[in-house]
Amino acid sequence: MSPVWRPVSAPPQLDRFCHLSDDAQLVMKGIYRQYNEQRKQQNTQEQPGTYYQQMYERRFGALPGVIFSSSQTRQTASILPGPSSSTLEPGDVYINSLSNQLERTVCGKSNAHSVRVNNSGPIPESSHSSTMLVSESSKNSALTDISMEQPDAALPNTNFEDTDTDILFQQDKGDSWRYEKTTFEGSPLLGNNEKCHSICSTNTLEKEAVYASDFKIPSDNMRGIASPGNSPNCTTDTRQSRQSMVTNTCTGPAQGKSSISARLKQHMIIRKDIQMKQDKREHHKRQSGVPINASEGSTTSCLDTDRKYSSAHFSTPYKKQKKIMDDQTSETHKVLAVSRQHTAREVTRLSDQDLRNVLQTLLSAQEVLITLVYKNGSTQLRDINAAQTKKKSTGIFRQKQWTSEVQSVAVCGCEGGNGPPHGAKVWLFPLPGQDHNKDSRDTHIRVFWKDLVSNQHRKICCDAKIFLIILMKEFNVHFIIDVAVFDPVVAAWLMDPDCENVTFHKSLSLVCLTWKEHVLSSAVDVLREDMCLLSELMKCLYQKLVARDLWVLYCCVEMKLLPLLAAMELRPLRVDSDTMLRFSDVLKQFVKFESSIPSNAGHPFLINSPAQLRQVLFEELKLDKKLPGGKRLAKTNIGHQISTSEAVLSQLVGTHCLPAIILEYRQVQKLKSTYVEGMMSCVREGYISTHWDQTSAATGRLSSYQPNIQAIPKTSTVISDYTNNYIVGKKSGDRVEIFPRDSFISHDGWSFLAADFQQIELRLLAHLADDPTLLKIFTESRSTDIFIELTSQWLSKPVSLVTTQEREQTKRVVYSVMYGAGKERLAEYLKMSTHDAKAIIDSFLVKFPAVSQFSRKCVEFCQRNGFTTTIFKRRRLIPNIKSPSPVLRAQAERQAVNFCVQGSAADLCKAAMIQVEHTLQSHAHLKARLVVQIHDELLLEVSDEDLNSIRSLVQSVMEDEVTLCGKMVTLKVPIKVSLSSGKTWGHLSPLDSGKL
DNA sequence: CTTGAGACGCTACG
DNA sequence: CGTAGCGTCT
Repeated sequence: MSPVWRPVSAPPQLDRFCHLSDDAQLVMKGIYRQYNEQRKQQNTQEQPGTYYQQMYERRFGALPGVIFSSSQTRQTASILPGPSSSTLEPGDVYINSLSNQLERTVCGKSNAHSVRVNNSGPIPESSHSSTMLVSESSKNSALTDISMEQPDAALPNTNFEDTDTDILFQQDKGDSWRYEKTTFEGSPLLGNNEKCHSICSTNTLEKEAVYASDFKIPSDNMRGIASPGNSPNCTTDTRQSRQSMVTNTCTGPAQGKSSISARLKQHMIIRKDIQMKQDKREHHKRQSGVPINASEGSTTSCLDTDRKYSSAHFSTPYKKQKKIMDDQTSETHKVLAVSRQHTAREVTRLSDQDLRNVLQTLLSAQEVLITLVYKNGSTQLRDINAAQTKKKSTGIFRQKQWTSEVQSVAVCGCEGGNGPPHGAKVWLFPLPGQDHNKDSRDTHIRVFWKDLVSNQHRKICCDAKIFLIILMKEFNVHFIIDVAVFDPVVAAWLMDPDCENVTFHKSLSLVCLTWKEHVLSSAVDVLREDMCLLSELMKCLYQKLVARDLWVLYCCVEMKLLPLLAAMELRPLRVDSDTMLRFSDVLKQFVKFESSIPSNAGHPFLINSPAQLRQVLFEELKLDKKLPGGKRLAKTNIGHQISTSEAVLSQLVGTHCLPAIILEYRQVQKLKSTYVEGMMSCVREGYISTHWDQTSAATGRLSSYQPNIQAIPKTSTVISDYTNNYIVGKKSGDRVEIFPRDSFISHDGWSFLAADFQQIELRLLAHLADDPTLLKIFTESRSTDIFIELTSQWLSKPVSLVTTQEREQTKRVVYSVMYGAGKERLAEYLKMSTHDAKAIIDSFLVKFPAVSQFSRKCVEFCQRNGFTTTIFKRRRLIPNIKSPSPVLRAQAERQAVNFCVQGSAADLCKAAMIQVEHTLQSHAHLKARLVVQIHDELLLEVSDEDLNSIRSLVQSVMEDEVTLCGKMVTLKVPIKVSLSSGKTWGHLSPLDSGKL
């Protein structure tokens, strides 16, 4: 079988891979069911892995050295530093219970209930042992006793009892590397430590072990803070110190290897599946002429493969069958052939003179086509995985995988706009290896890249952000901010921003180009032809963009933003580990609070489950009936059941004590899971860096993920007295405050500088609607709060009499109208009746008639053209605007209006980012760098001595409409920016813009 | 040859 | 309105 999965160059992490037999799977399925039942009934905190282990051990006896883990393949999965115990040796086994996936998996034909054999090195004794943690927690658990009372009651009636050796471990040999992708290569937390072992688990105890070790880092590590160009070794230093630390703690006493392994072997009868053996024999019989290579040891690695093909082509003669197999895997061969072909053209193999010539040619080429080649032989343009599965990749695998899998950069130069000539060669630039051999070639290549990105010739690359990151990280090339790169993917997204997951293929179909399927014989030129296609694609997209008036936006905003985003990803934020650990410590106690809740309901239930909560609140306690006035509660959107959202629960507060508790619980739970634990899993060597996605938001906004730094709470959360009672060591008077933004700290000698567009969306609404009253408020801007001003205008009250509450109310109304929210939604926000809400909206619209007029105009425009535009001519297609369904049409209308405002604001913010960075680059002596964008706020890290000059600079740039918009548009409203600075992100003190 | 994935609900941010 | 992310349930 040809290797469809990526042939990893590293030796396989697993030396065996075993499957449970069907019988054993049934047993385990029963165990899992039982677990689920108990979990529902008793609100147990037990993790599936723990429970699984108990049940397993009661079945089959203790299995020393085996770790049962519940797998939760979220990107917040914690990575353990090995099975973390000297009880494990290379060759030992742990069992992956697959969490709640087990049942499904077992029912299906897949035998994914797996036993993994790890091949880890010596394990640190000092760090916690997961095994021990698991067994300790099971000792304390009430669940153990209960399940002991009724052994096996819930187990299905399988033939398990019959024999004692029902677990049939099917040993996989040889090609266990195929499962390599189920393990993580090294840990993001611990650096690239190959000795680390990965277990995905939600087990808090396990996580702690990780965090505890992760935060033991020297605090003076400065990474990436030096100005671009002179920080090649910082990262390496940090990693080295990190690794040495790990190795130091990793020197636990190595136990005799044989002990555990031998016991395991005794315990698990590794037996071949008789049925499968027969299958194999039959198979070989059918393949007349092929001798049965039935050495008992080589059992199963290709067995399933064979079976598949034998069943699929049962009646086919062997020779023909072989051919079919070849056809089926031709794609793989093809790509691998390309890969092999690549190696012939690596620039590193050229002689010095040839290399110089090649580089010179590429530098003088009018158009340079670039793509990344991955280790498995696929390229960005021809990605076998993407072509076969449209798997929605998330988290770690979304980008980290690809940047780490890049093998080389393929470059092809061509003269005019007609694509590469027929004989053009594609040159491969392999990534410099770990060993930095500083010979002249490397320097040559580095200089080449630098020259290439700084010349103004056209460079075309799909997902250019990844390419630029590679360039900066691996080739150590900086000054890429001005690179003239064109990304067809972004171009295609600009044409239809609602099109999600734009790829090379989709872009091709957008301009009606076809992706040629190549046959094996022509594989030599596949890469070149892909390059041709890339060139052609960009040309078509150029014409389309120009035709749609999007070219300026594309060139001047999106393509200038792209290198900036790449640079921002390599500017990690420093994290204060002490603060974060303190939050973690407090929230650790939160479990006790959690377990106290069911007592209020009379029986245990899962508080996180809206379904179960709904049952408790409305079917058992009947709180909806106790509401005064018989008010109707909001329903969920799809299920049309009573919602348990914050708006509903806060209405119920008076009727019972539970709603208030739930509200508190939800808040803390969110803090705990998302902002403390989630954040911690993103920390690498004391730093956090997010990923920016330019093409995910249909409105043109940026989005950030892993972590979503744009959604970190902006105010601190004070844990209330009630919860306090459940926190050990705290009394009810104590004030416990959790503020995730506080754990982001600036480097020593540096500060954060936040520049906030004030009410940017409202100002743009005023501009777009051309409402005289609104415009007047903004142009005659006094230093007072704009919302107070607005309120006073609206309510015809003097400014001094406007209360904070009224101000908030105005804000809500304004944004609700802007977002097109209905009266129901506003009523929920303001906690009033829908009738009152409607009156408020109406009075607003009467006061500012141009706003509703603008909405109408917007909708009309959309109905005529099928799309809406922003001030920068960005457009969004809204096909539903003519939908016969009133619901869909109303939604489309809201979208149209909202896109106008939100998209315009996004345009302005993107322009601001570019201009700020540009200005900072041109003042090279100023030490400052843009690190984060939160839609209408830019966060910079600024050297202390330059703070004053930079802040005035930033403010002047951001408030200068001409700089931002150029000739695109002339705004009728001034733009105001408020600045604040501080040492932590959480505590920024406002800077008065009046004095310098 | 092998994988969770998708729907839904809630809540941060803007 | 529209992002990410965490959680449950199927």
